Amino acid sequence: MEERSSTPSVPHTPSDGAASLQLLLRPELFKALGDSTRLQVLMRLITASTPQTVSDVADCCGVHLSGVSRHLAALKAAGVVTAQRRGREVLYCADCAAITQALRGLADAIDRCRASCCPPGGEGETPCPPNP
Amino acid sequence: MEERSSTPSVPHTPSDGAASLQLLLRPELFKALGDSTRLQVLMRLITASTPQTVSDVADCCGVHLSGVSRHLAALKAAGVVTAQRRGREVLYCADCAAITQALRGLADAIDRCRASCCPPGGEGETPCPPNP
DNA sequence: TCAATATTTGCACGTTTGTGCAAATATGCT
DNA sequence: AGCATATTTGCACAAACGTGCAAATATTGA
Repeated sequence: MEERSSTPSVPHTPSDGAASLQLLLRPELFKALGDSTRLQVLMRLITASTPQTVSDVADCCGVHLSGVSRHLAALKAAGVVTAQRRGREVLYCADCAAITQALRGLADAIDRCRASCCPPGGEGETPCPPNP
Repeated sequence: MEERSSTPSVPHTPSDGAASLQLLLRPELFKALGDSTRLQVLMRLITASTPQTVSDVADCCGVHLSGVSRHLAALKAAGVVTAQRRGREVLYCADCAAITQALRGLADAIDRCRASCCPPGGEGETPCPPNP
């Protein structure tokens, strides 16, 4: 078995592929991104070059201000958005680094898990057929 | 109401960075991954070195067989799982390549979008504070 | 054709979730 | 303090979702 010492996206890498994947495969992040309005909100924050207030975000999507506030809170709880109060408004920003890191970290974990679960010296076996 | 005329917070003309991100930021994939049972099912398929029947998967998670069948159908509809009938059983496999490609593609799109939205020659501006 | 095994689907039920409205809270300004 | 602006929160409600059970469908074997 080979030890992986290349540069993965996740800083700390447990040796067991399945165990580390288990830690990353949590529904919270996906739940947060699994709503179209919330994705619209996130899209706005990603494309904006400056922090956005709740009212700013509410202008772009056709939902009530209170709903946007809840969506932003959900995104913040999921760790994909940061918030900072400035005066009476709250500035929200997309934490793009956290998002991309989570996505790539998960992809890397799947690759590692696959490498450790399935023997790399692939015998002629074809476990999975291509998409129909 | 302040009118920010100098630097529009969000570009109304979506450069291809934002446009391609828009195409990838769809809730379907995240909806499929946003349930703990479904992630458990997917985890089983990823870690398994051979295709799994519905009954196989149902053994690992404490959910009724019919529920597992529905979850597998949802994962298949989301494009993260493939299915193939063999006799009277149906073999399910995780489409790891599709999953990792989707995750990395999304991360790349976010990076591209960020690079095109925010000027790379960053002025001293700090749009987003670090996490609290 | 009939029986056995494997999976899917129709139905009902309880829970979660997204939403709007109104009230409450937070902050700044005069 | 009082008022205006910005955001959050309690409440109610409809829609979506996950689940189990039972019936239906698919496929193989006798």
